[in-house]
Amino acid sequence: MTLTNNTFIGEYAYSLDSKGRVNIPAKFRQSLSDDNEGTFVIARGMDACIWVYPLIQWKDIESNLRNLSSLSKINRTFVRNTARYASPSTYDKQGRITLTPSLIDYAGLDKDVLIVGMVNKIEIWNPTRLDETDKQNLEIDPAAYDELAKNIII
Amino acid sequence: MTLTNNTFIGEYAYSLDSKGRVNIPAKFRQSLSDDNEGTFVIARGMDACIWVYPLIQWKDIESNLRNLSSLSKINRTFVRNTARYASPSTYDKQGRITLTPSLIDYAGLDKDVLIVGMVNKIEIWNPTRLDETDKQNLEIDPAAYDELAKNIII
DNA sequence: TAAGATTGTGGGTAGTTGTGGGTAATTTCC
DNA sequence: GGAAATTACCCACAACTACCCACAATCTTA
Repeated sequence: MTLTNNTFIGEYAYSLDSKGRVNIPAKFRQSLSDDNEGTFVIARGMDACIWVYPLIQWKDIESNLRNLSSLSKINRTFVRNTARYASPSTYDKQGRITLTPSLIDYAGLDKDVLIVGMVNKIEIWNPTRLDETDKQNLEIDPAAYDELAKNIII
Repeated sequence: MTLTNNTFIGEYAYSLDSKGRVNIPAKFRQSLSDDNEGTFVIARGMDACIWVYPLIQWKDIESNLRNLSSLSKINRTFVRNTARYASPSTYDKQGRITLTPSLIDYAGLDKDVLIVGMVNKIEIWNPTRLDETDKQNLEIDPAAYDELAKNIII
């Protein structure tokens, strides 16, 4: 059974090996459409985790970045912050992608990692950090949820 | 794996040798389309760094500059500042380009340099200067920045 | 339930990449 | 015009990466 293409849900506990490789869950790979050429783009997440985009998803972001004129300082800063930490990674015969040392450091990854499906992208977490983040988010503003409710039905 | 042609993302720490040569990351060279003939155009960046354009990208810029009327003072200044310090540089068999002393000086480059992919061009930084620039950019208008992020990153 | 296929994890190896330096060709300057 | 300085081209090597194979655990299927 396959869901929509390039759609990722669920949570998986895997390990990061000594060469900086993590497995991409088989279900996620199956969901990847062919035009991605087995390639993801890994980048800094807005939280303390790594974001993993299917290639074609990233190309969309890229073409938006391309249209920002470098005459404007805020544009330069934005493009730099976004592109700087991003890097393409094709999974190997065993289904693993290689993470960059810089991103491993940013996400504080150790041996155990948690892979989380975020619908259109994937997150890679240090499990401990995700717990902490969860706890902080319990104190989320109920008003913010009400605001969300206007935009989405579940 | 190949991303879009002439597209550069990621960050690389390299060194500038005694002859003023820096390596262009292998991934960047692979992304370069053949019509560039292995040639970049190096120029002053708007920040304290060197901008490196693929040749065909630069030709685009040139034709835009050509359309700026010299009747306007700001146009004249802009064209002059852009064209004046630009120079083509073809990478050698080892994948390095040679920087001009004037640009090395402008960017304050020392032995350690940081190469940053900026999607349609490449930046070469003194790592210390980039850190400083990052810090200054924290004072950028957060609302405007979020607005950019909201429209571009999914 | 048993056999086969798939999946996650570890490690070895050959090829690639980054870096330094040498030499010949070219340019500059007196 | 010839010496000095600069530039372009070549080779060498260490470090790293991509690719390959192996194997155990899990899931699938007959």
